[in-house]
Amino acid sequence: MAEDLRTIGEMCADFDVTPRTLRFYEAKELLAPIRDGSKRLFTRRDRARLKLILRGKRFGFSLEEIRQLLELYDAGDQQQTQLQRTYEIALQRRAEMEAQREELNLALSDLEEQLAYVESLLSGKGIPLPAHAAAYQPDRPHA
Amino acid sequence: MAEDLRTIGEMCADFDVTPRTLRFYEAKELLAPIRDGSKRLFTRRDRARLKLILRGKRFGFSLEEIRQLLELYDAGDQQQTQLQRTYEIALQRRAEMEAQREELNLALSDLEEQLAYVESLLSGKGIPLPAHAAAYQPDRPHA
DNA sequence: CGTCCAGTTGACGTGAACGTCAACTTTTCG
DNA sequence: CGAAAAGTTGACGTTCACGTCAACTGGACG
Repeated sequence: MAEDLRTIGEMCADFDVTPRTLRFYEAKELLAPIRDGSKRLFTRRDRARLKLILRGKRFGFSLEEIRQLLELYDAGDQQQTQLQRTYEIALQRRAEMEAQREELNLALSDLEEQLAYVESLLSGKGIPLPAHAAAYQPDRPHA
Repeated sequence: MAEDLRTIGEMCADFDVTPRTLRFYEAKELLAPIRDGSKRLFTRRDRARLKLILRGKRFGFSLEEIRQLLELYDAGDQQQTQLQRTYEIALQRRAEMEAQREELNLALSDLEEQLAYVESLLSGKGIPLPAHAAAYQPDRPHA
């Protein structure tokens, strides 16, 4: 099992990031590659974490937020109080993500609707603004 | 229907953003409030757009990407070629968002699993690292 | 041996997305 | 009427997430 280590170059190729990015993530304590002399060697754990980092970014999380999420995956070796704290952060994050899922579905519906509209435009039949109206619904009535 | 206009202050209260942010979005042509003298007045349309802007941000889209998406909602008054271009961008965006939905579900599963693990830790029964293993799955086997 | 090549550490630069502050002009209200 | 509140336009500052460049080091190879 000695050979599940990756050089920085291999990492960059595999994940489509630059060396700078990986070093940056290490500086921010998102990754913790081991060293062979001065060379970084990325473990299986680093790879799993990088995957989560990139995923988190796609959802608009900041690196700091992602770092806190990653802590969760290292929850094994923590004190009870810190563990409790981490747990609460995770609960909150889950709530956010579930809300986000709802929104994503909404956004996709909107987009579908607009696509249909634009398709109708492109196919000649110029329907004036029916889908438009749907996109501009009354939101909240303003207290 | 003269009174479905909002001042910048009302907008800030309703959407929890700062004036600076709204002016910034206007400068970037994401919003186009009308003017009463020098005062901005935000229309129903602006409100709908702002809602989409904030939503987009939560999914990690840049303001520029969001601007392109908003164009879709104004697709009525475009030239055929530009309309085609807009349409393709939208198709691509839809694909991205669907992929994102998949990932979000994956991420939520991971998180659920970790939550269960941390709960087991907190409730005393210290299971060593079973869920951990799940988080560190072999990803891609490295070409 | 020299010379690539991949890697390293600073250090400074950059674009995005605002924050902050100054200076000024209305609006509103007791 | 006059102060406070709300708005305006610059203009500069800041934070995040890296990009870029210089200068250096340690192996690999003909």
